[in-house]
Amino acid sequence: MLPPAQQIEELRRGAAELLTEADLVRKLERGRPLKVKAGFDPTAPDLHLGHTVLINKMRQFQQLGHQVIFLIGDFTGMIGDPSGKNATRPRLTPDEVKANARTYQDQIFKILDPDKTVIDFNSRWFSPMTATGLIELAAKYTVARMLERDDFSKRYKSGQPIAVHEFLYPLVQGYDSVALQADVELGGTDQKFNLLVGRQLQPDYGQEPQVVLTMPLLEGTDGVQKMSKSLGNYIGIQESPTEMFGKLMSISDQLMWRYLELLSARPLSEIRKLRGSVTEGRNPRDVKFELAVEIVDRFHGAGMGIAERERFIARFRDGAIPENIEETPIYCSGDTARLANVLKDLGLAASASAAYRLIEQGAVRIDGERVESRDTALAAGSSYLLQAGKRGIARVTLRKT
RNA sequence: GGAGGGGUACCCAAGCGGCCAACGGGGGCAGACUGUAAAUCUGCUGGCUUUAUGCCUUCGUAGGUUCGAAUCCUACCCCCUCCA
Repeated sequence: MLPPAQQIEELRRGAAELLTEADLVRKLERGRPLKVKAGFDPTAPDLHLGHTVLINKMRQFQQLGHQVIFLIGDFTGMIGDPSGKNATRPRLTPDEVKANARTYQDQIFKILDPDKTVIDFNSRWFSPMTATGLIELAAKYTVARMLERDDFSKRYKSGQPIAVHEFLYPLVQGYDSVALQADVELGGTDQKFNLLVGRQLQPDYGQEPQVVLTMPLLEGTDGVQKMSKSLGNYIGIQESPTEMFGKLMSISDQLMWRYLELLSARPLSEIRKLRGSVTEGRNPRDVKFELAVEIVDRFHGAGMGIAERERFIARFRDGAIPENIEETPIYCSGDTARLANVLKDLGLAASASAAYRLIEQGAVRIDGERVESRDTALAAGSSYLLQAGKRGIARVTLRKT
């Protein structure tokens, strides 16, 4: 194992807060592998790059020789997240949880080492827990301390309701650390309070308090709000290489640096060099290429990134039409079909009305020629290359039924 | 248990008998400019068709009044605040 000071230098990278560094040093000095825990929601098996910020950090711990526990909060999921808007979450059956866990594995093992990763479920210790146990747990924490949590205190002061069971959420999560005897817990900055509850709970159960390491929440492709599926500003790690590359290229230059810091495996010194080169006049787009290549390689295999970059350059810089577009047959009853309807059938427009709007806005091209008239019709028996907007593209053949 | 406030399109939010497919903002989409970036400017933003001073569906749900309702009445559902 590396000396503690070196380990800490790596572990601090990109981290928002480390509580406390002195504790971590003490734990590392013992020279034994640490138990590092991070909790995940059982309902969201579709991971995006935002999630990987945390998983990258877990991998770092692994590479330094520590034991990583990927904890699926299947029990916690039943309580519902306090910040959540609607309390009525669908309750998952054990089978669904199992299926989700498998999906998780497929995804996280693109980053984590399967041989060094333990996957656990917090229902393992909570399902057998009795009401007595739960009350004992609840007795370890005071209302006043609960109210220190930012969103609780805000809601309390402004007269918004707080359901009693919401207080249980941090306690349950904190108890996970007790059950696992965690040395370190990782989480997003939004989890800070919950992580600290674990730290405070452990001594009550005769354990040394865990170290808390929080990671910033990654902004989504809009650069403002945190990446989330519901906001539609995410890049899913299961998306196609082309999609992933395109989305990464469309982030702002400013955001690119953030992504490099939190998502790239490059050393910080190299990122600093890249920044310097842009200051000296290098096109930031080229740096973005490097980021996109790296990320696509990670999730789709070495070499895929470069291939995507070539495709991207050909398509968008040189304005070429990709060759590998599948020919889609569209059937029409008469000798012609209205362009708007064809666009709708191809999925290039949400509805015929939307298609008309696109045409009127000059967003539609047939074989490269901009369409001027909304009444344009396509002849049966012919093939066309249709483009709608920047991304929509399709090759069609009209067939008479 | 009592009193009051509110549910409008993806989100926020006007409207409070006809001029409402519904102001405005956000978001989204498109065009121009570019590096498929950002910023900026412009347009669009329920659906259908024979693109029209056209038709259909939409303002929590179900009924009712009216020539005509998101707007008035009744019942119901949901959310919030205050008092107990």
